[in-house]
Amino acid sequence: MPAKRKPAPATAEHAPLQLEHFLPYRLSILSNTISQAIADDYQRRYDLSMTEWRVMAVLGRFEGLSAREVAERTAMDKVAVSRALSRLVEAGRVNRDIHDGDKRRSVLSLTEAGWAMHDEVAPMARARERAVLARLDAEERVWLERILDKLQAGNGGRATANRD
Amino acid sequence: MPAKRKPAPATAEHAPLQLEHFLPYRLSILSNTISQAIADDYQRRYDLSMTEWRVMAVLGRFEGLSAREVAERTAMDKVAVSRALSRLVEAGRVNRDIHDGDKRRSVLSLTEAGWAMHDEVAPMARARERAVLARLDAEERVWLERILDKLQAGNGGRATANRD
DNA sequence: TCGTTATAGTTACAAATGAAACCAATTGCA
DNA sequence: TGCAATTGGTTTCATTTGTAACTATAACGA
Repeated sequence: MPAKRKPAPATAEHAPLQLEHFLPYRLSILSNTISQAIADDYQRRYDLSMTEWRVMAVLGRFEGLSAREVAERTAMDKVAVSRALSRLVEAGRVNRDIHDGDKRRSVLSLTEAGWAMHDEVAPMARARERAVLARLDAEERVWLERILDKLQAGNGGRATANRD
Repeated sequence: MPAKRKPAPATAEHAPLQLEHFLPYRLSILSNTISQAIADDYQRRYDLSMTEWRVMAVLGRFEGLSAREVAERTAMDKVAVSRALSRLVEAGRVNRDIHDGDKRRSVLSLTEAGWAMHDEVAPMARARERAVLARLDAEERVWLERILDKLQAGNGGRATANRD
């Protein structure tokens, strides 16, 4: 019995998938690896989940969003956003006010503590992104950008993101 | 109050992330969208989870793997594999035998029913992949291949896949 | 202006996932 | 040999996540 046994392919007529060359699989691995690396930077240190960070990131970019708008921008569903927000508000990282003309809507923003954390985590995330892109040369980066644009254009509307 | 309110960027000094241009985020959305589309093809129809399908896919490609080898090839952790296998064996889709020289190891293969299902699902997955790649021209596909190779090369070994 | 329908958000419950402890068989080595 | 360390795999428990139902407010139409 050899040490690194590579079992022979199954019977020919079945045409099995070769996961290692299957685009959806490769994307999944790559995406999860990167997202997890970023998450590792802050999860324990700040007791912050990925969903929570994602919410904070959009609130850093756009102040005064409602929960639903946060859900749209993060591609999370509203329940996930609700849960993330209740933890963030609890932890004093996000302010939740009520919309003037509509008592159902919340008006969300980062607190001072929230901003402080944001300003530490955002650079770490950016650094990870740079580390990934550093594996590509300038030409490849341009193509990647273009390819992602085209691939995303095809997705009707349905989309969810789990990690970042 | 305009219909499609786009809140103004937060104060300048904070340098928030622009998720819509942030590579990890874009990859996450894209990957989850594609994986979910594939999963939608079989989840309800066959009462098959994504992890279960992933296990079946590698067993379709390599017969006689042990559970640990399946875990390696699917980038799932061994607990997830164990759970998927117990359901698959239960459902009569996978045979679990015991290795001759090592009573701890299992020797896994698809049953006839397992193969039948495999032969229906694999083409659907491939069709989805084709649909995605169809959005690119030949040159872009070549670059994508190359870029994925380089990006994946950078990942030490740690990697997990959730969806496919 | 009343009743229906739609929207924002939360709650409750079930299913999926992750981490650690665990069992059994095997290996390594004194 | 014999016993500690390792490996393959499962079980258990806590946490996370997804889905559906629910509350409250607002919008719409007769």
